[in-house]
Amino acid sequence: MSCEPEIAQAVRDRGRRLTIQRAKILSALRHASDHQSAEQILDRVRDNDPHADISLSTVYRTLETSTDLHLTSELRGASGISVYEWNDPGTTHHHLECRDCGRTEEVDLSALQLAEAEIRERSGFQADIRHLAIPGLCVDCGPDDG
Amino acid sequence: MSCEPEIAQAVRDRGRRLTIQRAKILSALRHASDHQSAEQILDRVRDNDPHADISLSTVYRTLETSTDLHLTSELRGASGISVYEWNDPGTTHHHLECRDCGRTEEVDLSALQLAEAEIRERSGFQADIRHLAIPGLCVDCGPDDG
DNA sequence: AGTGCTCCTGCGAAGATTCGCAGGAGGCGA
DNA sequence: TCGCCTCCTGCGAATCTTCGCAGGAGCACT
Repeated sequence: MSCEPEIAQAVRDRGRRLTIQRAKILSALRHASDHQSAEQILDRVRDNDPHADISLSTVYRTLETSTDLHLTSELRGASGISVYEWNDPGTTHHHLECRDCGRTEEVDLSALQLAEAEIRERSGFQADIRHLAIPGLCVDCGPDDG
Repeated sequence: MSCEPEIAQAVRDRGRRLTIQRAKILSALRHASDHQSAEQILDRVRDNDPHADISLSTVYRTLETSTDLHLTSELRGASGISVYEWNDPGTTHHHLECRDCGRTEEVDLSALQLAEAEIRERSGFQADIRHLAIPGLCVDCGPDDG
């Protein structure tokens, strides 16, 4: 697929090695329409290439690395299992997770840009607010509705 | 200790039962000076009362329940293990976690109150931004310094 | 293209957290 | 105070994630 050079570039630009495993794992996540668990990602890799023999450890390690590199994001929902998604560069969005029904929706939030500035001013900490999981109640589960 | 009636009240007010185990677990966390892992909390319970025979499952379940009830908060740091802390009612603070050295510091952030309003206006989602873990780089690990 | 230094991988085990079940106890109503 | 309903607990197993080690492979340099 045409985006694989992009992935390769992104990994190498950040001083990491591009291995077959990383390419396949990141490509699988890149082409997923929504967030995926480690196991789902491994299934996708195997669907794409039945010869691929990648261990689950490697999936976890790749996702940890690529999250450090801001290529992907990890979200740990209330379900207790972590899900991962591809970061489209330049875009930021946050996840609203309903603690009642468990569904998530996405929003862009300009107010959080202010928070970054406020944090830096106040304590010098260089916050990275690109991807937060925010708990709450969705419209359907809110108090006005039941 | 004098705050145990408070804890009892808080649990019962929310329609849950006050068991010996919950009282001891929440009291241990209430009196800890900083966040504690499930295992550390169990150790504290045993220190306070050597006769206490509480299982780790119960610690996890109690913390899950009390987090739902907003009595406590759960933070899952980069270390991969969850830590918990007591919520002082009426106060909100957020955690800045340095992805380099792993240390955390706490801040109050007025900008995040704006975010709650922005979210509700935009999507009707009733966000609950009282306790966020925000990644980034602390002053010591920032680019100006290293 | 060959070489070597590291980083990466696969495997298995360990660690952390959740789940299912059967028995026990809290709290409401009588 | 007594009884009952239900929620809660302890145990062990299952599940999810991380770790340690030995061998393999990417990439810079020649």
